[in-house]
Amino acid sequence: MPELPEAENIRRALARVMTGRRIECVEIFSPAMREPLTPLATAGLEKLTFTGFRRRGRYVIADLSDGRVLLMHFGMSGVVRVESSQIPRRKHEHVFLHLDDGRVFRFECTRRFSVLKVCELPCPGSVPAELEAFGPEPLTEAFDGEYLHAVSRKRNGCVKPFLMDNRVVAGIGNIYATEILFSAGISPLRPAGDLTLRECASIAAESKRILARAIELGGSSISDFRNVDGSEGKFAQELEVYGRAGMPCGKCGSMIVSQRIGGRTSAFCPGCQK
DNA sequence: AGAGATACCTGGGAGC
DNA sequence: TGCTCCCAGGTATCTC
Repeated sequence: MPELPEAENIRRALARVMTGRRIECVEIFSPAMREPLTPLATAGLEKLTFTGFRRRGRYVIADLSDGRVLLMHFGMSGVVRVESSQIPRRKHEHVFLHLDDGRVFRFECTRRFSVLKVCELPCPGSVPAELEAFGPEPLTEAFDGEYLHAVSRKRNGCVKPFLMDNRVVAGIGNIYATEILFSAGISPLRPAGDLTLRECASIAAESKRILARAIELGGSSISDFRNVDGSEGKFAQELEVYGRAGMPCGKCGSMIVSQRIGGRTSAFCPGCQK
């Protein structure tokens, strides 16, 4: 399921193969997604060129030559491919953008949680309005222990859903929040407001280390995720607690437990995480 | 304002 | 084997 490292790999791949390409025509096969796909048909995309690809959290922002953007979110089963038009359409490929080099940008989403839509920007170079309230990118200097400590004061909720809140820090989902808290040795049940500055610094540092490593390995191919070229990410092999409930912790040997926190399954090691 | 619940959707696995 | 039930996930939206 695509999180920040997966979105970053998709962004890099699309920047490599789609920058400068012109859209020739749009085909929509099944319009129902998180938001209807039908507006893409009348958005006037034909003859526009992709000028660049940015990322904000788990969203990829494709800049178009008329100043608008194509906003993409991959939900939990979104896949994009750029390949020959000769390859038959797969069952859950909902949109084709035919490009001027004869290839096709294909947007697949089995569970229909993805977003693909054209947005106006409030001003050139900015992000669509719905992304304006996002917190800092975890891989930038703005996200550090002091920031996390400051914004977590008076927050009584558990640290895990806090870390997964895009307004706190952009793009950390269930898999990486789980792994980050394990590496930082902090229980996902700890109230965010109780964290010390030192613990916040540890969370920030582990966030950067784990996300950078996952980007380097091409993401985690948990269930449905694939890269643009169809390859699988290799970070899944390095997951230490996610999906390992009932198995012994690799560090201390304690049994990894699973519990629903903030409505999400959360695995953690009671021995290592306090 | 913060926190929790819910809807959205499909495929896969468990249990009968 | 085939049926039903439940779970996975991010986000918007609702209520308290």
